[in-house]
Formats: sequence, C-alpha cells, structure tokens
Amino acid sequence: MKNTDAIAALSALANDHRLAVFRLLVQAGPEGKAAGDIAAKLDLPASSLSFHLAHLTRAGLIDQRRESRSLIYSADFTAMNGLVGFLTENCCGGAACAPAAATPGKRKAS
Amino acid sequence: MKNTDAIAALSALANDHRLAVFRLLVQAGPEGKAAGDIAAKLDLPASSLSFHLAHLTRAGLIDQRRESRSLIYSADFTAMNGLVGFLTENCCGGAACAPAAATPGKRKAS
DNA sequence: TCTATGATTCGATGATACTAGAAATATAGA
DNA sequence: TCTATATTTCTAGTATCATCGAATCATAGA
Repeated sequence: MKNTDAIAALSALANDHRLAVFRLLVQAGPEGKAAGDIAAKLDLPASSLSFHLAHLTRAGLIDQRRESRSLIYSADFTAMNGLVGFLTENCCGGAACAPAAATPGKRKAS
Repeated sequence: MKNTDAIAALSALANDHRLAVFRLLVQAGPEGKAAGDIAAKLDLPASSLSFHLAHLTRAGLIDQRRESRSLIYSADFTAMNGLVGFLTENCCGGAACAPAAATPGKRKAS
C-alpha cells in the first residue's frame, strides 16, 4: 500500500457517517447491502449517503455492484487489511511486534 | 473504543504529515523521538509539526514526556491496536474472521 | 413508451482544517 | 540573572469538506 492510498483510506474513514457505513458493511460481510438499506439503517438522506459511498469507493474501501435497480455495496477486506498492515508496518523497528490481518471467511451456518 | 475515539484517531491519521509522524514513532518503538528530531527528519517547520503533534496527542495516538529541554513523543500502541480492533470488529457478522493485534515487544539486540 | 423506483450528480452554503511566521513559554547552564 | 535552546501558542490567510434539496440518470414492468 502506498502512502497516498493510506491517506485516502484514512480520510475516508475519518467521518462519523462513513465510519458507520464501513463498519456496517464489514459486519454485513461479502454479501453487502443495498444503498437504500444503508440509508434506512443509518437514517441518512439519499444524496448525503451517496456522497459518502462515493468517497469510500474512491478510497478503495468498498466495492459496488448492481443488482437490478439496486446498487449493492460491500467492504473490500483486502483494502482493510492492507490499511491495518500499513499502520503497524515495521512496528518497533521490526522486533517482536507481529501484526496480523483478518480475512472475510465464509459465514457460519446457524 | 468508542465511536468518537475512533473518529478522532482516524482523522488524526488522515493527513500526510501526521501519518508520517505516527509511522515514524511506531517504528521508533517505545523509546520515542524528540520533536526536534522529528521536525528534522520530516523537514517540517517547528510550528507546523507542533500543530500535528498536538493533534495526534489529543487523539490519544501518541504520548509525550519531557526529557530536559526536549519533549519526547512515542506511539501509543494500545490505542493503535484498539483502533485496528474497532475497524475489524464483528467482521462478517462474527464468523471465521479473527483479527489480531500487535504489541510493542522489546527490541531485538543486534 | 409510460410510470415508478432506486440511486447519483449538481449547486450553494456553512463549517472545519492546514500552514507557517512571530511571539511566548519552559528548561538548562554560565 | 542572563542567554541559548527546544518547543508551543497565537494569528490570519487559504483551502478543503459536509450537507441536502432539486434535478437527473438507470432499470424494470405494464
């Protein structure tokens, strides 16, 4: 991950609404959520949400796909892990600090 | 970690200079670095650096201690790990995604 | 093609953040 | 106490960002 990518990701997340959107999508997993559902869940005007979704997309943190009339957004777990790795990179000069990452494993059948 | 703390941390890191400062301190480990050294290394005016250091401190990402005339700054690894945990929390609805964290282990003697 | 629905883009306004020189504060040594 | 060093606070000018209603675009079904 390049420095500019990290800045983009961090400033995308550095906002109340966008952080809420991202965490919602992280918890939703690879299936994602439609823009309308997100707007309803977070009680945001459609145009405001759209602004924030575009911001997160530009930063590479979420992906978009169309499903009929709905646009489905989902977290980009590779980007998320890349960011985490970037922040903790070479921690303490490369000594005992070994950071790890999460992967979007399959959901547990309940 | 509360939502507002995460926002504070993320917006603190969402800046070219502050990200550079933070990563420098992460790599420096618990020993930290004096403000003057950081300014020299990153080629920043003292007043600008001070502004950014205050920002990072307010966000809880770095600690400050005085050593004679110098103020030494060091990364707060607990806060860093808290942020990482917050972002990946309940990933994929709590399925196979197990995020981990880094700790500031002791430096390896070379 | 007409209408309804889901979502984005446009545009104006208000708020917040970054920068860096100058002045002020804290510590140390002579 | 006087001076030098390390750093912060003050200040103002500039730039960037968030908000949300209205208008627009894309898709689907009758």
